[in-house]
Amino acid sequence: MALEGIKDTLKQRGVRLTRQRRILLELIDESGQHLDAERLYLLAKEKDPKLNRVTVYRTLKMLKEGGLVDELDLMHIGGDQHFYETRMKQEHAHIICLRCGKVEEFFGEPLQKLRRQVESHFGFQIVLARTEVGGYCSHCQVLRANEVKEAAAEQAQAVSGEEPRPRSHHRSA
Amino acid sequence: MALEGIKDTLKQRGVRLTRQRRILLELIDESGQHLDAERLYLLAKEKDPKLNRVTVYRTLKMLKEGGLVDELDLMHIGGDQHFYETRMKQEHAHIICLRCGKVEEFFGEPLQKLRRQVESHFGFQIVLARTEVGGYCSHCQVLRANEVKEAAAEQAQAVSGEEPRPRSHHRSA
DNA sequence: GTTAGTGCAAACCTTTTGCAGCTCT
DNA sequence: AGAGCTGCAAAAGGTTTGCACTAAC
Repeated sequence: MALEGIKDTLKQRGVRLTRQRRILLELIDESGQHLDAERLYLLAKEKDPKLNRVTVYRTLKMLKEGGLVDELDLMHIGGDQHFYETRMKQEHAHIICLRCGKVEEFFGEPLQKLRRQVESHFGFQIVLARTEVGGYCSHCQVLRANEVKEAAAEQAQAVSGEEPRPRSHHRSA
Repeated sequence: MALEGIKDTLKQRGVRLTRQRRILLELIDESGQHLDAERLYLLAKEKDPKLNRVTVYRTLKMLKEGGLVDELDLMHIGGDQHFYETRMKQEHAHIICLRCGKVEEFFGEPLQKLRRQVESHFGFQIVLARTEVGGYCSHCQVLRANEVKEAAAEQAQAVSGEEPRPRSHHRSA
């Protein structure tokens, strides 16, 4: 559990543990998911309706700059917001399905190897690293193929002067 | 040279090669750097003062969705804009110095290995992948150490009630 | 001649900032 | 007590959209 570790670190740094911060830290820690600022704000507001969106941003910024959480982009699925996760775990890549939005985590030695090679090759001092992989999960691959086929058929019909027939669209965050 | 390849691909897809697109493609291709939309816009405007910022965004979006350019975040150095590069090269990681902003590219088998492992481990169909590493380049490491030391000294002085003495700040995009 | 693409203005979304008042330690 | 933190309002930065006009094929 990363929560107590983070709280201790903050205390040591002389950062005040306010009610708002406690709420936010607990949410980030317990929700196994990757939350973005807005989502976190909405969840926090359930626990304290007065809590302001700005406080969420300020807290996230502080945690990020203090190296206590990592900021992710997740291939900009669902927009340009950022996602956050506590930094306690071992380094891992994020595997994002571009169709259903599911995010998997991948741990494996190529990541460590890459790290070591970058350090020695450039004499670089790594502070943070991020690997994101976008594509289609095993479940979505076949569905995706069908969608592409449908779209092509529609296209052909449209060109031939016919009315396109209704088609279902899919998406989820 | 990726330029001709991209132009051909666009032509095959029935995308019109307008004057604006030609300008933008040439800029993205020739500038070896990683440009963001604003920078690209400014450069393009030198060649055609009428060219609009919106056209830059629309062109980048089209190229990105068509898989012809890759979008990078470069660890959000200098803000939340995105950077672009043509997709012809071999897969590589971006190594970003958080102090001077220099971006290095790293090619190495860990990247391919990671790719293969993700594919086989999850049965995942990879569309695009991105690895970004932030830290301090060999040149900036010592400078950074000094800055941290100075900051600490200042901090100590401030606490002891003294006026902090002037200090030099550094930064570049 | 069509249809895709452009420019312009205005909207949008996410994130940051200034400042007065509140609260942790 | 008092520096640090919060809330509110407002702005900033980056990007997208609606619509009428233009240009590529």
